[in-house]
Amino acid sequence: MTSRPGRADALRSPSRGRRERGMQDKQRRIFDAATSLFAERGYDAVGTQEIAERADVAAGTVFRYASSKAELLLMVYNRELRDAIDVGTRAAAEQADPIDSVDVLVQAVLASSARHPANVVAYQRELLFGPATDAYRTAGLALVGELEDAIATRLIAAAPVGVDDALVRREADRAARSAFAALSLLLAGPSTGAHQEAEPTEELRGQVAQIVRGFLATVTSTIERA
Amino acid sequence: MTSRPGRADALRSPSRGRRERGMQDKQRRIFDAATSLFAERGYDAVGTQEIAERADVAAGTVFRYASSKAELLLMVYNRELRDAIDVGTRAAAEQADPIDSVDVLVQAVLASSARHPANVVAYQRELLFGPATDAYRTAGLALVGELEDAIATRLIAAAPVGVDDALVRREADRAARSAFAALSLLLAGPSTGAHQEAEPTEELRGQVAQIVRGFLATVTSTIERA
DNA sequence: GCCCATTAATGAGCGTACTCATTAGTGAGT
DNA sequence: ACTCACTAATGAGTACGCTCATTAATGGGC
Repeated sequence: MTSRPGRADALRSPSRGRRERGMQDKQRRIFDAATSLFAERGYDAVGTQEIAERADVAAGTVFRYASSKAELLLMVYNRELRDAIDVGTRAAAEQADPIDSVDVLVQAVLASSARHPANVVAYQRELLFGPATDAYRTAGLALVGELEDAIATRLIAAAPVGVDDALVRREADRAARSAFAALSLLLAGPSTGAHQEAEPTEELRGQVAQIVRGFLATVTSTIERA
Repeated sequence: MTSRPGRADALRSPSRGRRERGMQDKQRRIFDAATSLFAERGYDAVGTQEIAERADVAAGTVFRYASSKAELLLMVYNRELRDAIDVGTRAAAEQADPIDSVDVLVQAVLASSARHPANVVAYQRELLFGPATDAYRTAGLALVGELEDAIATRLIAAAPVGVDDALVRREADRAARSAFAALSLLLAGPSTGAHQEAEPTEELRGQVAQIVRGFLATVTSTIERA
């Protein structure tokens, strides 16, 4: 417990050389193995043993780089979400109408589920319901926070002038959370009722339109009272 | 495959007597065992073996009455959701304002998570992400459909006259799904970002208020165009 | 070049949800 | 009362994610 100067501290020196490189390499191999296997056969059908074999490490080693199989999934798909948010944010900036703006943003994320729907459903599940301490889950939630911030930013830009900033911010954050919630349940797939929307894109746009109008109505109504 | 009259058909006669009664009894014992154990120690900490023991059946028998441990949870908590919806629907009918009406409805469901939050989180997870073929999950989704219908009904009642009924219905259903989505993510717990709302009740009301206003704004705007 | 504290890696073992071949029980037909 | 087709029940077995005591590798101090 007491920190005396010694060998342990020396290990934290700038060049840890071969050791660190070896670990980075294993990390990459495990990431690649998980990525390719999930893509080829789907999350459920892939075993951690298999991932270990393809990464050329022992079965137990996998769990030194990801605390669970679910964390492997989060590790892999966080990257997809990152890309989708970046693409969506850029596209959103080009839309003048706030409904269009928020819509293109969330549609970018929805579109990212096209390639491997089942994996994205599992990703959603683990992101929303995984253990609170998991590292990659935390990173994924940070991305969700970014997405919500991006949505809120677009909404704030569309709010009329002369409204209390704090109120606008609070309501924008709220609307952003609603929008993400709507997106989430759509990504979840055959979730609510016997709907199973034939066209989730349309449904999402419809929900976004309502939420944005609700935000505008809420912040606008306070002008009249002031 | 070919259906010839024979002994098998006779088994479907009205009084199957002792056999059927024995099964109903086991069903009840398993339900009670699962209910009490989940309440006492939480879903994660309870083993299916334990449930079998308390129900006084063999380990494998449990899986003849519920196809998985998750189905046991859905079986148990579907009843809670049923009650919450009933209570909420009655309370909603007494509210004149549509925001209040939808709010009390969803708050009733939110409140049902007070006793065993972790179990309700797990219930949400299985409800949204469980296997599509599971019987109790299907029943739970039907309850969600009921909840959404109840919300939509309140919204339709609040819509101005003179708007196309089909449009109102469609937008009401949409708003109901958004409201359920918001509720879901709130029930999911520490989900989105580093928020962890101190007061989920307030947050839910805020989101509902926006969604309802968005619905009203959407259906109202079409009057002007007509 | 050797020592050895420290940490990475290993893989056999474990716990638990779930399966399935076997056994027991039921009740309609005679 | 006996038969026997059928299904409910059983519990040892299986699959798989994950653990952890043990072993291997690393690199700073001397």
